[in-house]
Amino acid sequence: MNSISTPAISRLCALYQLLGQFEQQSCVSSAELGERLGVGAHSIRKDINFLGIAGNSGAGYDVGKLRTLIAGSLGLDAPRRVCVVGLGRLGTAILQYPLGDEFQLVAGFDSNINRLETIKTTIELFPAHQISQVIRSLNIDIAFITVPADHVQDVVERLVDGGIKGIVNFAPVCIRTKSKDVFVKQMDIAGELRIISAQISVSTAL
Amino acid sequence: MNSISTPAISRLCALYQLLGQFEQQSCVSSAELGERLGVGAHSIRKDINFLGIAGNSGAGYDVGKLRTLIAGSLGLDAPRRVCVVGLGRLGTAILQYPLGDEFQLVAGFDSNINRLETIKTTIELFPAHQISQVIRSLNIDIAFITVPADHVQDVVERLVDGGIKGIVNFAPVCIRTKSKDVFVKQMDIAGELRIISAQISVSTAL
DNA sequence: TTATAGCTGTGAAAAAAATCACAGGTGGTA
DNA sequence: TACCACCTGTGATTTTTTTCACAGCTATAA
Repeated sequence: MNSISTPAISRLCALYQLLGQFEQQSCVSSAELGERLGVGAHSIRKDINFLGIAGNSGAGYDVGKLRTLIAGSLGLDAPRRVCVVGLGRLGTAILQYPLGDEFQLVAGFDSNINRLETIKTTIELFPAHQISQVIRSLNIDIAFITVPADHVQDVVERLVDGGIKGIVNFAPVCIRTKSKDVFVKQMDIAGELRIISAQISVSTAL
Repeated sequence: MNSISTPAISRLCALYQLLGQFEQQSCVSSAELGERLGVGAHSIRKDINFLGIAGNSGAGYDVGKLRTLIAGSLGLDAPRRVCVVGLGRLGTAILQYPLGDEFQLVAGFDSNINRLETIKTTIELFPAHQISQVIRSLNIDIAFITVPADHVQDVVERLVDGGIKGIVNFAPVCIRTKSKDVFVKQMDIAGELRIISAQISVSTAL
């Protein structure tokens, strides 16, 4: 048996979130889950198999149990500590974004010290030069980057120095880290727009 | 020769954006492009081949020409018209986000009419019930969805009714459209956080 | 002009992922 | 209990995507 693939992890996370929308007690079939997620029922079953057996051949999956199982296997039950680097409009919007109780937003950073004073929030704010030490002292796992493109590489190095484990990057530049243990997700708004635009063009050019 | 694959389109879009950071006149090799993008040089060359021949066997690719070629093939030169549905914190942040001149942000929607009046922007704002007709009359191609989860499906139907071609969804629910010609990209902040969190857990559990 | 170093274009091979088919359980019902 | 409808688990298959290897072309310099 091979180790779990990245797309499978993504689907299981989506599944986890979907299961939260169901009644706790009910049972649900792979067919229904697949339809809701827009993937084949086969994939659902195969993905769940990576976690070990959990289904009920007669009646489908127990919603509560499956959700717990996914959470356990994927480490979703241990709440992660998160921060935001760059408190412009997008950064402050994320700072206020309701992340639920799975994630704790514990710090915000900006290089502009005046800005730190004008933002109204209960979350602790720090100047950018303290990134490394705060990441370490507050035990932060994941960072959002919402700084201008030309500051990104600098920020990344400080985050990695502080021992960050994951980065969600909203800036329109690719991130490269020395350390291979840092997981990076690109979330470039203009970039995604471009991809969709290209898909539209290519599909209509047939 | 097969038609171009979705991952190839994504990489080409990233490449297009990367090329914008180079000097217009210079030449660049697939090896360097690959490193900057974090993919193999092979992939770069193969992707470019989908567009027809553009390289210079001796010295690499001409930055300006390649960029123009990508833009032309992927329809990136015709600026798309874009709107934002849901003007909460995230929605207004996107409304003000600098999208460059490839995309024109031409409309914002919200179901709360009072909110429409308090937002300062030069972009035209409309109540949510006008979505379909405005999409059609303003010729909007792509929509951002930044409404609460329980309003998403409703919004999607109106967008599709209006003839939308692409959707970028920030809400934490999967979108399903009847029409298969609508391209959807999920950009769920909490969801991506969860995926990264899972990757961290799985990698450390080895 | 000729040699050379470096780069691209591309068919082939390998790897990864999605899809399928079906055997084998399980709950419900009479 | 016995039957039936329904659902899962999973090895096999197909499709997709990535990676590789190398022939052939181009610029540069002597």
